[in-house]
Amino acid sequence: MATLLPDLPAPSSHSDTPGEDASAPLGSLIAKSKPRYRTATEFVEATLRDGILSGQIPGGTPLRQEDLAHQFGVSRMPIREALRQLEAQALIDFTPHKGAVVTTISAADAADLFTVRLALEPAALALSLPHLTAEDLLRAADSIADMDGERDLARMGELNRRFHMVLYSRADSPRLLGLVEQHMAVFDRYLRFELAALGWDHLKQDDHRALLEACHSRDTDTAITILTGHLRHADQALRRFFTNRTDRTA
Amino acid sequence: MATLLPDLPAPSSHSDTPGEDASAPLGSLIAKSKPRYRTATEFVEATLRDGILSGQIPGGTPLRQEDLAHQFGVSRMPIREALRQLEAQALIDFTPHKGAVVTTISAADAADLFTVRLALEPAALALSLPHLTAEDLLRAADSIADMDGERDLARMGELNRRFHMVLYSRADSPRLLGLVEQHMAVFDRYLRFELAALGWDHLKQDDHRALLEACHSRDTDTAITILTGHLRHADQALRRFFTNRTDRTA
DNA sequence: TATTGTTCAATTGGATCCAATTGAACATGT
DNA sequence: ACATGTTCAATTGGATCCAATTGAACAATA
Repeated sequence: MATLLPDLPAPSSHSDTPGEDASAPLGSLIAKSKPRYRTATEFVEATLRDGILSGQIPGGTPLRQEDLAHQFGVSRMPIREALRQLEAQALIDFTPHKGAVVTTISAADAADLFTVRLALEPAALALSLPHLTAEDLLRAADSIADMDGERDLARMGELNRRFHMVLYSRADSPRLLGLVEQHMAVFDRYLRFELAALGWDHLKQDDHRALLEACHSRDTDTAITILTGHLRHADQALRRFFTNRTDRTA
Repeated sequence: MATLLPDLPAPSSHSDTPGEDASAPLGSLIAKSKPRYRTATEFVEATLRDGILSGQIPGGTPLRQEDLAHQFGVSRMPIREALRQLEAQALIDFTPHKGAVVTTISAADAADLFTVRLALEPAALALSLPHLTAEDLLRAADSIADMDGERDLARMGELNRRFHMVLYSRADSPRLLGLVEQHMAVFDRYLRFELAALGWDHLKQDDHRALLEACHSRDTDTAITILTGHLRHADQALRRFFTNRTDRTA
């Protein structure tokens, strides 16, 4: 049965922005005492999604319902519901009577993803920048600082996402922010390739600091220019990396 | 049980771009002879989605699984799978143990939607325009012509979508095109309000013709300017319309 | 040999059953 | 009257069963 889930950690909550809802006095305690998932479907969906995005479940992997049911210790029903949601997120291909297969990543898809990010993120930044608060900029700076010396891939992706999302967060457009977050998460599938292409350390922290500085001085045009160049640079690095490989897919 | 589905027409295939795959000799015949949906889940999902987007199932409607199962003549299982997919498309809100409710539309959400469209569609147009063929422009012109005198709301939305999608279709970015199509479809929920605000006839055909002309002469900057103004104009008209109503939601 | 038909195990699609949760109505105590 | 338990019908979550489909191996025929 080829143990598909080596031992996936409990999926990161993906939304632990501490100090966000300080309105509830003992909210954090309750949050810890309560089980994280209220339904098996939620748990399966989050676990599989994290597994796919982190690369632990590579593209092309067939997801056999009965196998998953065994590994999760549930019946096939919550599996099926979870697979439907992953299908709607374009993380798996679902064919009637044939089953689900994890979508493959490729150089073409990476370029596609950057096309979308280049459409979404500058727009979000432009809308958000005028309304960023001092605390926002501090939190962004913290995220950058935490990235220095971080060697864990998943946490690196998380910190990078957080930095960008803080800068976008004041854009008053839930739909836009949702799309941005979703596509940044999908990009995690390419993160290890990007790190292999760009190297771990000086990755793009220069861009990050310059971007933060532009936000400080409320210079929207400069900020967008930096962000656009930032994304294009990663795009081109990834493109070069892929063209130097024989197996263009994963 | 309040018959929720007055008698929804068979969901429009949403992808009938005739002459697209003329590679297969008898492909069209086969496509007609084969049943349109290979699984009950597909049918339920498409029907409910069309019902929501067309406004026949208004926002706030609770979707009771057993009721739907009866009305569709199936068990609750395909209903549940379909609801999961609709949830992932943000067309319904799903709360554990409480059930599904159709998301409400509102002035704020309309503005949100335009924010996304303004980020996506100009980008798609810019990428696609250089690669548009003569046939593409003819098909776009046909769509415009068909819109003249069309008085059916659903078909009007369909034709409008087709016109825009043809212009975007040569953008080599499946993800971007998918997002554009999805959000144009969601906008159908606001179409009747837009028509009420702008009037049926001279709606925005001027913009359409000017946009087509700019595409003819490969003038990307002008085309984007027209498209952006086109979207902003609709946005503002809808905004005014909503602020003149007491009930801001539907 | 190449093609077509057939069988059959593996897998998914759908139906039905039972358990768990919710919320509203009601009851109880202060 | 108010707050707090308590019961119970409605509804969803999950498990198990059976039917339908697929595809691969095999058999039959020209």
